[in-house]
Formats: sequence, C-alpha cells, structure tokens
Amino acid sequence: MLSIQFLRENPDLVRQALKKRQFSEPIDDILALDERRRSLLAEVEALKARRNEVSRELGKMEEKPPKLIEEMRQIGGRIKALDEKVRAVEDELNDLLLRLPNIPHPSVPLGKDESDNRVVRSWGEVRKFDFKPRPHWELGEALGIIDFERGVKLSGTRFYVLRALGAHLQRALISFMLDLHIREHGYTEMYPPFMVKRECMVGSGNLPKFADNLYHDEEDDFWFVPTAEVPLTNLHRDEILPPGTLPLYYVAYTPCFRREKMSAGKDTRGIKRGHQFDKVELYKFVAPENSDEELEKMVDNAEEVCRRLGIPYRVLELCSGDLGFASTKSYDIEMWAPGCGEWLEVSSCSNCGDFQARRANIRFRPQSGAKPQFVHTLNGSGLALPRVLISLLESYQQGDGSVIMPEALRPYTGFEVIK
RNA sequence: GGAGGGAUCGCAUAGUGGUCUAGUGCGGCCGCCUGCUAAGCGGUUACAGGGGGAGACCUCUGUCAUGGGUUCGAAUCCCAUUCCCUCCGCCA
Repeated sequence: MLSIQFLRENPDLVRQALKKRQFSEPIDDILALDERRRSLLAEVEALKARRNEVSRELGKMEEKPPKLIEEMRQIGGRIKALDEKVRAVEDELNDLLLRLPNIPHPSVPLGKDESDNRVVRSWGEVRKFDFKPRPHWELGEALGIIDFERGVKLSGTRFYVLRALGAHLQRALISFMLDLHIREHGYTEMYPPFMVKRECMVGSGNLPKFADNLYHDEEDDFWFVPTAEVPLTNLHRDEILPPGTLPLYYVAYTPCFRREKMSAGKDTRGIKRGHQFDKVELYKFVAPENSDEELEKMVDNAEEVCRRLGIPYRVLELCSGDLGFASTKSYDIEMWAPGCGEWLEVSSCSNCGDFQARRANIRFRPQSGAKPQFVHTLNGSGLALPRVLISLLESYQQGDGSVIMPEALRPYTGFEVIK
C-alpha cells in the first residue's frame, strides 16, 4: 500500500510511476476521499473535544444542569452520525488504496509486458545431445516416477503423483536447497502454517485484488497459501522490531496452492503448471537503505542452487509492465529444459520496498528512542520445485532413458541414477 | 465440542462510572554521584491520525484484546466475537 500522505503530496509523481505499469489508477478518487475524510475528521474531533471538556466539568459539579446535559445529548448524536460517515469514507478510501500497485523502482526498464524483459546474465553451457532429448513427461512415465493418470483420478486435471524415486528426488531437492540456504547463506529455516487468516493475505498484497487466484475455505475463512511469502511476510505483522534486529533472513519450504484459470492448450503437458506445487522460498526483512543491495544478494543465493545443480540458467530483469503487484523491482531466473526446449521460470526475486510492511504494519526502531519506520521486505523463490525437476530430468537424461543425479544432490538422494 | 476463569503501558500488577491527563514496581534510556562494580539519587519511557509552525515544538482526537450497546461521561456496566488458561470429551 502506498502512503496516503505521500500520495497527497506527490500526486503527479505517483500517477506517472503507476502509468508505467500499464494501468490507469483512480488517483483522483483517492485524493477526493482523502479530502472528504479530513474535513469530516476536523468536524467530529472538534465536537469530541467539546464533549470531553464538558464531561470533565460536569464530573466536578454537584448539581448537573439539565440544559447542559440535553446539549451534550445532542452533540453525542451528531458525533455518532459523523463517526459513521468517517468510517464509510475510510473504508472506501482504504479499499482503493489496497488495490493500488507498488511504484516501480527508478532503475526498472520501461516496458509493456514480458516481451520487454531483459536478460542481464546467463550461466552454463546448454548441453549438446547425440540423441533427441525427451520431454520430462515421457521420461517420467517411462521411469515410473510420475503418474499423471492417477493424479487426475485423485484431483482432476493438472494434478499428478510423484512415485518412488521421483518422490524421493523432489524431497532430496527440497532438503538440498534448504541446507544450502541455512548453512551457507545465513537464512533461518521456518515451517509456517499452509492456511492463513484473511489479514495475512491483505498484508502480503494477495487480497483484496486477487481473490480469484486463491483457494479459500468458506467455513472457517482459511486461505491456502499460494507461496510461503504470505506467511513469512506476516510473521512480524503488527510488530515494532527492536534496534539491532535487522536484517532477518528466513527460508521456508511449503506447498503452494493456486487457483489459476488455465487457458486451454497452454502448458497442458507435464508438471510445469499445476494447482499445487512445492517451493523453497527466501524472505528478508531489511532496513530501507539496504534493500537494493539485499535484492542482488538474494538473486545470487537463488542462482547458486542452479549452479550447484549444474543446470544452465539466465537472469531476467523485469520491465515495468511485467512487475508483480507488490514489487518495486524483480528478477526472474529461468532454467533451460532441453526436452521441452524452453526456458522455465524457476524463481522470481522481488524487492517490495515498504509496500507490504505498510499493509502488514511491520516496523523497526533504528535506534533506541527513535521513531519506528517501516521495514523493507524481499522475497524470492529458492527455488520452485516442479520446474527444477523438469530441467534436471531433461538435462541429465541419457540415451537409454535413464537419468544421472548431479553430484551435489547425491548425498540427499542416496542413489546416483534413476533407471 | 462442553463447563469455568481470564485479557490493563516492554514485563508484573493497581484500578468496579467523573479526581485516569491510567498509578506503582521491574526493565530500558539519559544524567548525577561514587576513583571499578553494585547500590543510591534525579529525570524519562507507547502508537496512530487531524490541525498549526520554516523548525526544536505546540494542540486536538483515538487506542486498557476486538466490535457493538447503555450513559452527559466507560479501563470500569451490558452483549457478541477472538485469543489464552484449567477441567472434561475427542483425536495424529
């Protein structure tokens, strides 16, 4: 959420910045509501001041003058009516503010959609095959490690079952990633709830605007996490972190549930896109002046997973039009998948600035006695599982249909080949 | 799920309609004193929003779990909700 004070003082700056995202936002409506809110507040607060003053005097009097009491009764009624108006205006204002996206970082290149994203670097040699590399859905079925039919039997289209060494391989990847980040990159491992309250979704920026993409339990109003970013953001909701706390680095493995409206015929084969997938997520709470640098470090932490697995990847800087709702600046990491012949997005790392912190009310005190400030939050996949699995299977496949395990993973798999 | 008890300033507590502008202790911070430390002394101690001011600041409003209600006036009385504790039931 943007600060209403900032918006009030810099309406044109905000208008220009949000235009880069290819949306027109109701800035004028917001400013009008803000104006209305403040004039109502001035009115009702003056009445409350009067009421407080008279009540104080009345408390000291032996004889309570009925005329004064009657006057106060009138004032009470007006206060109540005005309070309701203020509340209605605030609700409307708040709703509009909660639907405004974040302002892009000045360094973000202008662009209209994903075709304008820029490759900033790449790593690794794309492997040359002396046979035609097969896509993972063929490999997976042939090796008996992915069962598509039974996944559909259980839960419908775009669900699958990982079987035997396939299930084991995914678990190994998760452990490998978690260990790398906690042992070498300084993150603290967390195991959060997979269902959260509505406020958490508002805090992270998923609600109110993106309810369509979320699974929701009506009965108890639980929301299924679409990423660990949601519970991790809310770990410190409504807190003021004492001096010396920042930066905080967290890493969490969670399943992710997404109710995407899939366009028919797109990404239909294999395990690339589903309603449920696993992910290891990196998350940081940092002081505002460090967030630019922390984003670069986070991307490198995610890239390290790719390098250890020996899979070629490239890093994209997202243009303004492709930026996520809460993000000021994002990098995507894409791994090469030789079987499907495409670059797969395995990570997206974002600096959200104080956007989520303001929504979730997460602050820190720079020094003892100093005013609290909003923290900056960053999130990044480190990495998303199904697509790593795809790249790995397709990259390490052999002519006989077997798949060799990368060196770094063997302590976690306990086997060297799937055949 | 059932029955009881509870929620007050960072922590612990006091407060049962107006003197609460929420007291006290502990902790924290600043200073003084003591040739170290401890003790002692003095001061200070939240958050948000509105208005004023160039500014250090001033002023008003709100916040005693949350939301309603009663009242001229609510931390205090009433109702609902949430969370915590104890006991019972159920359960991996």
